Amino acid sequence: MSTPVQSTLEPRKTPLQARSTVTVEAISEATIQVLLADGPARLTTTRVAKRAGVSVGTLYQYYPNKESLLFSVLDQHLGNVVSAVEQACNEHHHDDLKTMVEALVTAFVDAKMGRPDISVALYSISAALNGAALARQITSRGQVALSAMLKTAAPEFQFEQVEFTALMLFSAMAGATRAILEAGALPEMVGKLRQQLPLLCYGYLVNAAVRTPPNSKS
Amino acid sequence: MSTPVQSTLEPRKTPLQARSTVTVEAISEATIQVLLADGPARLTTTRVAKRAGVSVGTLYQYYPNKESLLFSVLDQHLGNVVSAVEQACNEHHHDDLKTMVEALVTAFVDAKMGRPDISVALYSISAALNGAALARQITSRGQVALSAMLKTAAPEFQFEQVEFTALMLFSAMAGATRAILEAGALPEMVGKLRQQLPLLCYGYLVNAAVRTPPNSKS
Amino acid sequence: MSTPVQSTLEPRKTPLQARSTVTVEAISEATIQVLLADGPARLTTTRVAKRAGVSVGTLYQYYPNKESLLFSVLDQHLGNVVSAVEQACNEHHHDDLKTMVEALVTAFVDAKMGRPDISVALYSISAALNGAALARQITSRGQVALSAMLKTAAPEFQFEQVEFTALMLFSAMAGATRAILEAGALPEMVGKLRQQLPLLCYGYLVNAAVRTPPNSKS
Amino acid sequence: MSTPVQSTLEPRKTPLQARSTVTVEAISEATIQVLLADGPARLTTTRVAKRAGVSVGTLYQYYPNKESLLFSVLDQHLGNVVSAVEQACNEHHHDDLKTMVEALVTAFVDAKMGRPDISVALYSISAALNGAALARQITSRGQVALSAMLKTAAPEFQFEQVEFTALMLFSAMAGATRAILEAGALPEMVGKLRQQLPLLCYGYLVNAAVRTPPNSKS
DNA sequence: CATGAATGAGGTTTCATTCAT
DNA sequence: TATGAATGAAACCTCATTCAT
Repeated sequence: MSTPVQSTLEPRKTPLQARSTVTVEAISEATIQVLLADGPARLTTTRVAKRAGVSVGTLYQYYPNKESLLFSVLDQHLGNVVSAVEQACNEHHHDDLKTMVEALVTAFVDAKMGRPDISVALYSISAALNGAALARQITSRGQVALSAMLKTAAPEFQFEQVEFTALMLFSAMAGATRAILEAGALPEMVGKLRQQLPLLCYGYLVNAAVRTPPNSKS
Repeated sequence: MSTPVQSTLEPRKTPLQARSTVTVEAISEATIQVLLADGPARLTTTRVAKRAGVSVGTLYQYYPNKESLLFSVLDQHLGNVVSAVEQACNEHHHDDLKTMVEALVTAFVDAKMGRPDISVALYSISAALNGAALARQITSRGQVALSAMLKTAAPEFQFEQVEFTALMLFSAMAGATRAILEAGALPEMVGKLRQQLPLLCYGYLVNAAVRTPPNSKS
Repeated sequence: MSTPVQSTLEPRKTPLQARSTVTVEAISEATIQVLLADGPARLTTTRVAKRAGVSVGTLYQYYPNKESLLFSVLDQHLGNVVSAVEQACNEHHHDDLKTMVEALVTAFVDAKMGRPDISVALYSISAALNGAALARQITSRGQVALSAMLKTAAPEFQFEQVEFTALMLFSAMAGATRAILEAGALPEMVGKLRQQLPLLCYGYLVNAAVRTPPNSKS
Repeated sequence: MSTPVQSTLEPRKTPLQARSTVTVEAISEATIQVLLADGPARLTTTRVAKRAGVSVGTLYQYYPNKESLLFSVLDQHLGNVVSAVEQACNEHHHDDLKTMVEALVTAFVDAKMGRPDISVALYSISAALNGAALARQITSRGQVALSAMLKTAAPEFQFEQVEFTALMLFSAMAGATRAILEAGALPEMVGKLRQQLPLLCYGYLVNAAVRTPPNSKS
């Protein structure tokens, strides 16, 4: 998905064979399971391996160390999320602002809520990993895609500093979503989130848009 | 500040003598220092004690375990932040919506940016602590104070579900602020944040307000 | 041997491979060695591991904690002793009372004196372990076996409360043996013990037997 | 009471003043309490001091170290017991064997059962203290007193090796009593003990007595 | 390739003991 | 004399990682 920051964090071998893929997948999923069941403090490589139904040794065949395992899991998830955002943005260039916002929110929330358990579990990982680095990277991708889309909005919705506006939008959206996720991601709450998030985004953009003095008389 | 969740997390003894107070303060500060200097993975009780200029034993006289130390530090900081928010909210009941938002944002950002290093450092703690519990607690306080204030806003700014609106507002604000903090809290960025956050909040509220049919006469 | 009382005390993994068995055996023996050489206060898991020629980690692969290690060693020894007693009892049902006593004493003393060093070493363990629980369990087994045997003795050697009589017998025997062991288990003393213990036991039983009024007039 | 083995174990100062005596008494009693309430593993000097209502510092004014505290408590108790036995023996020289035994048992059981909680608590201490040393010492005093008494018994109750006989008697009695104590010292059990112990002792002595060919005319 | 026993550095925590107040 | 905060050695235990099988 997204580019790893350090080379040590890269998975040791790219699984080419079918069996390997299954194994890697199992380990990845087991990581989430353990995280959710036992918490970040109890997340040990041995436990993950056991839950995945393989031996520790096998785990270390695919990941050079624990950090890389965590990184990989986090990267995959965040990568999915931004990819969804990127796609939504790309598909709505030159669209109506409201439509843009609608698409953005839907893509983001769908991606995050597809497996809310994963999303929640990963919050606890990113800290240990100085996830900030990765988060910044991801955020940056979102920012770029968003900016690009916003630049194609109607002339009365242009911004002095699109990049910053995009960052605000993306991080505010992430913040609100996180709160709902950490509160348990109850369907009712998620529903409200889907309904309110566009209001938040749209409201902000309208307010932040450069007041082009509707001067242009001619 | 806020009430600890578990009894095991409560400080072991309340420092009554002057000497003790100093010691506890030093330990608390040292925790932040170590966190910033060495990262969460290197945050060991021994290291904290050393940095605080006391022995490990002393640390354990005041905190029953490492978790309680982290909890205490986190609790103190988050407590400060919500307290600031609460005060701002209480002081602006019945005010103009724009003023309310302005006050809210200023209080929040001021509190968070007073010691940006601390704010950043603590993000990494809360994960290890299943800080979600504490975070929810804190968020909840913010939500209550915000709701109370919003209820006193002008009639055209009333909301179908104030509580949820408050939660959205608070968590969006927190999300945006977090992004800036994790990006390094550069003064320039912080400036922009202070300027844009009100737009975000105000824009959302205006949009989320119940469309009171403008007194449909006729 | 006998059933552990608490699950925490149970060994962590049953050694299946040959290597493991050797390791576990070595740890068990090392525990005794350290106990004898350094005393109970110096009995640390690190020291035991070192003496066993393995790393601490290995020790903890087989015992979840220090207590379980001690428990296991104690259990094994006491189990051996009662087993010997049980066998002796079972083999002498319906025998002459004197023979019964002789067999009982021999079995018990043989078992205890087989490795007097171990016996002595373990006295100091049982206290730390609230060995009372285990001791009661063991004593109980002895009591049962003894009672069963005594019930098959000649009619003039029947008892009002066999169970209690058995307990007295067993614990008196244990007490006398312990005194000799703690005095150094000098061969001379042990010899005397073997000679006097039957007198103690037989004398008691004869005295405690229900005085069947030799009514049988003629 | 009895003479301490090592000089370091002696109480630091002999309490002459009333206040001190009270303090020392309180500490002594607190030791038992803590032992019973929290077990030997939780017996810390701080805890004992707190329970006694004094500060740790004060405890260390009366005992140079923890060991000496434990020693003192144990010594006092065991001293009481042997003293009772000694007195009983001294008072029954030249008496009937049955009376001797009766007196011995009564004195011993009374002393042990006066505060069964203490008796039980102390079993766990003696191990930590290499109580064997003290136990031997105490046993030895009992042995001496007992031997002396037995020598004054009727001619048909003389023994080849009184000392050993006395040791057997004393330790068997101690063993049986211990079993009852560790089983909870239920009044019913204690009653049976008082009734059966004389049978045990008397039976043994009768059996162990030198069979003086009762004729040896001329 | 897979296994899982072994490793051991290092983290957390306790507690006997001291000493300034 | 009493206090109790401070000390720090040392104990227990974990867990990422390796490597012989």
